[in-house]
Amino acid sequence: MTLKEIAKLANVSQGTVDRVVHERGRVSPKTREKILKILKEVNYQPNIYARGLVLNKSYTIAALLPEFEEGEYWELPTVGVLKAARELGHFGINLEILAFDQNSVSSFAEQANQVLKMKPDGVIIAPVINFEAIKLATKLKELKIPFNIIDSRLDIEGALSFVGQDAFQSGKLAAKLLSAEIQGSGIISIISIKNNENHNKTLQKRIDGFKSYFYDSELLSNITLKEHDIDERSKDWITTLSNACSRPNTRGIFVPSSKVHYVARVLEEKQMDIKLVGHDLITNNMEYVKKGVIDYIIGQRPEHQGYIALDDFYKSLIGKTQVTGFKYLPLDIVTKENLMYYHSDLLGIKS
Amino acid sequence: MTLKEIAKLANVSQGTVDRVVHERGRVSPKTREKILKILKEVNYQPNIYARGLVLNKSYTIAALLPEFEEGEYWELPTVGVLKAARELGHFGINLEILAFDQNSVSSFAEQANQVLKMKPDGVIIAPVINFEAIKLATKLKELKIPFNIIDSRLDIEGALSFVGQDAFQSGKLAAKLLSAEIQGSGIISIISIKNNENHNKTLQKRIDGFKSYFYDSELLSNITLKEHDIDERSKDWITTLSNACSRPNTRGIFVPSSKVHYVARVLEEKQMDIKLVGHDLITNNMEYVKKGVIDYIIGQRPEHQGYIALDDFYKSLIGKTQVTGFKYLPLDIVTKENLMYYHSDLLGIKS
DNA sequence: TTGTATGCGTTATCAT
DNA sequence: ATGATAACGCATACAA
Repeated sequence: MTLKEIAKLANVSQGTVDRVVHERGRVSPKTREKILKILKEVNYQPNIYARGLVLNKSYTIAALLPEFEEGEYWELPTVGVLKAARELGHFGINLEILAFDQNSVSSFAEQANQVLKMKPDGVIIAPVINFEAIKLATKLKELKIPFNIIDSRLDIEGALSFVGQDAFQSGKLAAKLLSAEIQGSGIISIISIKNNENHNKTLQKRIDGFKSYFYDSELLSNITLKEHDIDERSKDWITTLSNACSRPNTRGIFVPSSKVHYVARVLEEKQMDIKLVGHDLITNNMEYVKKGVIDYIIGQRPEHQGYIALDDFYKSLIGKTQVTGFKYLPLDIVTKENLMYYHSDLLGIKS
Repeated sequence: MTLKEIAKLANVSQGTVDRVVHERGRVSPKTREKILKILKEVNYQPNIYARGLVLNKSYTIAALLPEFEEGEYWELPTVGVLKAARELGHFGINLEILAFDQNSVSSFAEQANQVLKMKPDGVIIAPVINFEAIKLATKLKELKIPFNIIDSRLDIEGALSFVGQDAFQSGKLAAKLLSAEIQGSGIISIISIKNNENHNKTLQKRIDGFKSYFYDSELLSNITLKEHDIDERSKDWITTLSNACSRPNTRGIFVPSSKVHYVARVLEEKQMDIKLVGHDLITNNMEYVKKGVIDYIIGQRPEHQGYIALDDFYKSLIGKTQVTGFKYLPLDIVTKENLMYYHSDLLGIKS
């Protein structure tokens, strides 16, 4: 049903109906009521094509994402936003990616400044550098530029949406799987591999979740947890890693990040029969899952995160629908037997 | 860049450019080349709003789906197509659901006839009644009405797309999980619960996949597989089921369908410590996963299947993009620790 | 072979 | 307070 038809039904002009639809006043209460009634009766839905045509607005969304090498974790969310950008470009959503160096606070700050300078209609923030992200978000709030947060939470109110993971729960899930694999007893090593000084909240939450699984149960009597922190920047880190893996009686290893493939390589080379659980379905990890060296990978759909982040702006700016705040994506359990379909799913993303 | 602007660049009229864009001929080769060149240079993308407005076409898609009670499996794909219909209605995609009785061949045939009568622009088929589905698909091919297949494969060429699961692989995955849970030894029961005479291909493939996991490995020496077929229509089937569960030394049970909650109830009532793996995240099953009675549910994203099935018609009919043939959705492993996020994911679907 | 004109449904502006 | 009308970009029928 079109405005014109409704106007005829109400014996008024199209303009009047339009004023009622958009609540712009300047309509007598009587006719307003009459039109409102008809609108409800016929369940008027504006034609989005006509609306899109006449408004012909286009919006620029800035995405502040970490730089990455091919095959690294942050490639995945980036692929997701790019895919969304390709689809939504037709609808007037334009994407501008600003990449920063994860290990450089100043790099983030610099790109954040760029963001402010370009006065975008929305901003997607990967809050890898927590404190700086909060500063940016605060400024955006002042400027009334909507923003949303991707990957990990940020302690700030007022974001359009958050799309990410429940890191604590994913650690807990890892613990459950590893514990079943080692049949509930033995030594488990938690190996964190880092290459900078930043405090990584996600990593820590995963470890907390992992431990909590054992503390909450009576399993701990048969399980010993050991923690290893390894710095990729030290020259003999591979040896340190190797030693950590070779600790006697180690039955299982948990790596709270995508760097689990480094551990897998050690296990494979040394042919050690240790159960291994890690995070994120990056290419390197997939290879080791396929071979059975990594027993389980926990995924959090990073491409979908990227996709949804941009799609939320589309929904909010163009669709004018209410976008709901928190979106924790499912924690996918990926193993040799179902890897193939997660792999091909990445290509489709939305679907 | 608009047609008008391009026309100006080429010193021709809008109509001429349009004829080139749509390859409708009646343009001299010379001007054609000139325009083609410009089109490529500026990477002309038609404004979808304007196009949608002027074409103002709407398409009706018929979906032939099984009837269901609340909480049953087929509710989920139905929810998915309905969700898609709500979103795509704005773009001119209308959905007509025709529900048939899964246990009645004539009911399917009758609804299939309805489908043919209404001459839809596309058909979504749930090939639960295999032979009849093939008959329908054949007729649709003759009539050149595009169709796609949802849930399980159909042995016929020419579908727009197939969206479903790899049933064999999902059985295999179930075997891997169950085998880890029972630590590689003991008796495993495979319990099929049916309520009709139809040969259920999906069930059989899952069972085949399940067995293959053991046959392919050396595990079988420590594992004994027992199969139980239970008919829900027999008056004492609950007793039969109960007996099947109570078989001595049973360490694990596999149910190749969504009816795993029946088994869970027995295990809970009798407080039996048997590991349990089944399929499909229907409400009843979720409850038992939460309680830890069902250890793993393997999901196949039925809502997404429904969503994608309709979305494929949108892409093909309106977006005029090529829709790719086979889509096996990921086999999700759902357990107590990650259930919550799969649950909430159902609400979003697309995202 | 080419150009022109009309209309799709909505928004927004300008008269009345 | 209300009505009339132009414009958005495209497809198409018709005129030249």
